[in-house]
Amino acid sequence: MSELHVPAIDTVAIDAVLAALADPIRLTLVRALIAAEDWTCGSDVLRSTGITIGRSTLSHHLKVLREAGLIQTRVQGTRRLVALRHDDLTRRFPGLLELVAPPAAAPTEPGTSTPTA
Amino acid sequence: MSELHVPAIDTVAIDAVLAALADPIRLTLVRALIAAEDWTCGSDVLRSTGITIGRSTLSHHLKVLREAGLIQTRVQGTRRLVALRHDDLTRRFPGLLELVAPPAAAPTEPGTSTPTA
DNA sequence: TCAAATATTCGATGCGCATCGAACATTACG
DNA sequence: CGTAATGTTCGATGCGCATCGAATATTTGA
Repeated sequence: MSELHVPAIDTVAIDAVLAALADPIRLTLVRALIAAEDWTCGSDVLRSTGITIGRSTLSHHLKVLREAGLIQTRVQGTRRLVALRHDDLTRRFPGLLELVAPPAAAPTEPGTSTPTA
Repeated sequence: MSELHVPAIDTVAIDAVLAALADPIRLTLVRALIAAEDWTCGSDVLRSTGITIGRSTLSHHLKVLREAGLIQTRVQGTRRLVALRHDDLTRRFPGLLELVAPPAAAPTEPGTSTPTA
């Protein structure tokens, strides 16, 4: 079991983070990971969003997010477990995760509307 | 004198804001406007950044920023004065401006590292 | 009314990026 | 060792977007 390389959080620029979050699919993935709050299988977090894309495309987006410093990846058997770098991001960019967090983040109210533009 | 139309701040989605800030030139313009803190001539704020692009390109970027809810424009004679929607943005997206603010914006502490990639 | 200054709009162009499918890699399990 | 499962890499493709130049407003001032 090993960890895929990620940039040190101090070397991560907000410019790269914003560029990574510009893509709607990557933004959705990050939001799902914020909600997950723990290691998750990459393809599972994709399925949880309802988005349907090819495996290679998902792999590409996860790579972009990893190299942008947003997520980390752990190899477990034939699977890849991904997780948001929650602590690192909160320390380096306070307020960032709250900013991109799901707009209707009401855990006790699943029926709320999601005014995502 | 008139004001160009801007979207109501409540209708602005963070998704659109992030997409607008993904472009390096637009990000630079926003940072210059944060530093300006007041109405500024569009071409002046461009010159202050040192970026050299055509007039039409600048006009395009300002339009994107305006429609994304980040700036507002006032017509004064043959000029266009632009300003960041500072209060609106702070109210709707707390922490956003601090996040994208110039990395080395420490007036009293010039010794901090500037990890701009 | 004409000319100058400033900015927008329009059409075209080129590049970057998201996407896909196929081939390859890695690990688990029989 | 061979097969299945998962994921990455590679090459190609298509679209969106940033960019530019020319043409077009709009306002000012002589």
